[in-house]
Amino acid sequence: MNAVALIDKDRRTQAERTALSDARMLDAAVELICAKGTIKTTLKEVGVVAGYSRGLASHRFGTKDQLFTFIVRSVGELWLKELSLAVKEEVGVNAIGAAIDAHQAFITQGANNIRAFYILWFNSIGPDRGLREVVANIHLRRQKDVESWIQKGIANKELCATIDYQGAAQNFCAAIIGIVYQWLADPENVERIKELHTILKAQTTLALGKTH
Amino acid sequence: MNAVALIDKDRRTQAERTALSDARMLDAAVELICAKGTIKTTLKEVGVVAGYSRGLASHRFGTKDQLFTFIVRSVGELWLKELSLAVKEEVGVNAIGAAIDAHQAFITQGANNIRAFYILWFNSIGPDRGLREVVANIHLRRQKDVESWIQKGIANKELCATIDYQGAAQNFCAAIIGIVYQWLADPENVERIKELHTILKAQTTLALGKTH
DNA sequence: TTTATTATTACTTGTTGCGAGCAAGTAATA
DNA sequence: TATTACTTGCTCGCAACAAGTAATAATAAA
Repeated sequence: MNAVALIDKDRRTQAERTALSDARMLDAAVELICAKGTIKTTLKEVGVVAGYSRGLASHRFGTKDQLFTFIVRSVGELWLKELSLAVKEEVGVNAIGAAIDAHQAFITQGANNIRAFYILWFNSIGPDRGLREVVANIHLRRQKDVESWIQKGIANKELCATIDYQGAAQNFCAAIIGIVYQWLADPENVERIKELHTILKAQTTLALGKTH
Repeated sequence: MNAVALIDKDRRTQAERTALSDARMLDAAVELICAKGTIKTTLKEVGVVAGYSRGLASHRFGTKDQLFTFIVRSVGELWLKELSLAVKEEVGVNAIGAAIDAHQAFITQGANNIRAFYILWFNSIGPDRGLREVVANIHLRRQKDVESWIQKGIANKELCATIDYQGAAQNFCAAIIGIVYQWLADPENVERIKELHTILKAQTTLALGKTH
């Protein structure tokens, strides 16, 4: 049973109660982060906006950092699902192309949770926070995915075996982050974001140099 | 007279006093940001570590945000000077190549102020903070610089006139940000950072497609 | 030119309000 | 009645500001 279906019930299991409050607080936190940023977002307000007491977010998540970690994990999992759905069984350049298309769709659809996700992503940079590790982990998983697409493309004879697949994957992931930065810095300019994705696709195709 | 020369004096002008305390607090803030991150860095500690009272940083800068703005401005100006020194009169692909080399040198030399600068840069993302505007402004100046290098390369007949110089500049700046992200996420891996710069140089050269 | 006097600027200390984080409570479900 | 979900009460630390003290500067009398 999903969170929406729980709203109308007047009696819920304990598991349902936490699932509902988690979902509501996640929503509230996402809205607050998009509206006021991570610094001005308070645990107190997250609880209250979600319809609970001032103390619940503190009690549930412990610290602000852990709340943010929860958000990044939740949205991160969502994204990875969408991604594998989009890429399916593709390999090599086609997989990367599909991933770029999915990423573009994902960020231009403009849902606040994606925005909050990337705001937290960038804010995690620096020595503070356990959030850093979670983000680093997602970033690494992305990179490994890209590496495996390239490797499978090589196995397929579609791509040249001499390719530095690790370097190419790192470069690709760096470029994605750069594009996301541009998007967050200037969210209105949707056309440019699309264009940057297109350029990246062309560059990656060129760099991987299909053998046929 | 520079800040270092002021340290031994037992009588300073008011201007010299503020210059010295500014410099000392900037140093302290940079160290603290690199050591503990922006969140755990307190105005109180910045003042004390700099050798003043707990209240001076608050009094001088007003808010944490304005202290951070001061740091980004200071280091940002430094970087722009280094950059114009490195690029000199170059145009087109050569200018971009020189800028990439300078950037690589700048970040791999590992000074804490650059690190703090980029930590603040990424932390500025999101709706909060006046810092956001300062960073956006520096980012834009970078982009305009790159655009003008390309345009001069076109005027020179070195580059093809049909190039989308704005798109190319945005793509380039996005890529730089992506590389910086990788650096901050994994600062130890200096070789990879160098490699990413090299790849970017090659890709940009390719994308701009010299006419001769 | 020196030195006393006042004005200005740099810095410090006192204080308030607010949020994080924790402990001890109440209310819901099992 | 036992367990789990949630709330309320509380403490501590920091940001932010106000009101203080200490340094330099400007003026003027000697």
